[in-house]
Amino acid sequence: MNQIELDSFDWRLLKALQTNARLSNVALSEQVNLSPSQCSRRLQRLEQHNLIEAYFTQLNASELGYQVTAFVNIALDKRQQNSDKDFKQTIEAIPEILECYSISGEANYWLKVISSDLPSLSIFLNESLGNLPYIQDLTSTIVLNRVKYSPYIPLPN
Amino acid sequence: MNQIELDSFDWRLLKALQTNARLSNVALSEQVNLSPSQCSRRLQRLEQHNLIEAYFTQLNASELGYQVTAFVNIALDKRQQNSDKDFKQTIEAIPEILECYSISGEANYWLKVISSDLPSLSIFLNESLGNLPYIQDLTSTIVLNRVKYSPYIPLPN
DNA sequence: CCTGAAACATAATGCAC
DNA sequence: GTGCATTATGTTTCAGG
Repeated sequence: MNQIELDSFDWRLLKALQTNARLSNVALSEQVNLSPSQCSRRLQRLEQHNLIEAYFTQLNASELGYQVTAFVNIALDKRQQNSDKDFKQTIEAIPEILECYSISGEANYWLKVISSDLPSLSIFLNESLGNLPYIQDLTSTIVLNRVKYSPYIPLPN
Repeated sequence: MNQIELDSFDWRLLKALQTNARLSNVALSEQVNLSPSQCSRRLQRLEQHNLIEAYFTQLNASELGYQVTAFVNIALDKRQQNSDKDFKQTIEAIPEILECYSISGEANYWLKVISSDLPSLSIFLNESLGNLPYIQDLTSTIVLNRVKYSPYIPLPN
């Protein structure tokens, strides 16, 4: 898409920012061995070239009352026209659905949802999702434990 | 766990930071209607109470050469001792595995992995993962399209 | 618990190289 | 394309309500 030449300084900047999005240019300059002003400029360049999609804060979900994570597989009824479009709009509007992907295989969509507890999850699955008219099949899996969460793209040196 | 009273200002701070982790205290103060100095203090308090787990930068994976995302379900061979521990160490060490959860149901673990392209994914699944001795079963699903990605915890007002 | 001002730190940019 | 110097912004402490 956008062709941009990245050098070792850029990789180091991206790496440092992946692990802490709030690093100042001074802090970055120490990690990448470049002057703060250059860090600032290069960062602007990386943002302009769309290599950085977002800076976001990961909150402690369980401290904030969301104790349960579940994965949901959904198959839509393809006979219904516009079901995909309606489905996507519905997905967007439900904040408990954090992620949604269309996938290969029998199910059409995979969702990551959070809920306060199991009873709430049950209600959510049955009412918010289960009642949608164009859903043919819905299966859910409860997350028992988070083993790894490091959404950091591997980068060269 | 940690009991901390959060008021409307705290919720607004967290909300603002979720969507942009790099907001300055001045910018935050405008969004939440509080002085910059108070934003700074409250933010420190929220961090100290562990409500904020990380500030991270989401990079454009496909621009950086990772065009393929896949989900992998893995069942471990329970007869092998210590297989869980070995497995977790292996998972941690492989950067292409971004997330891993232990889950209910037939499979033991669910993984999100990224790869440059389908041939690389195939090699990765067969060699890096498939060859582990304690794996009993491994199935993968290719992500066709990202419909929603907004890992923002729903918060009160 | 808050604001506002002062002292300090950092960011952005023009310029020389 | 980089570092340095300057000016503009931002951060944080502290006095005072």
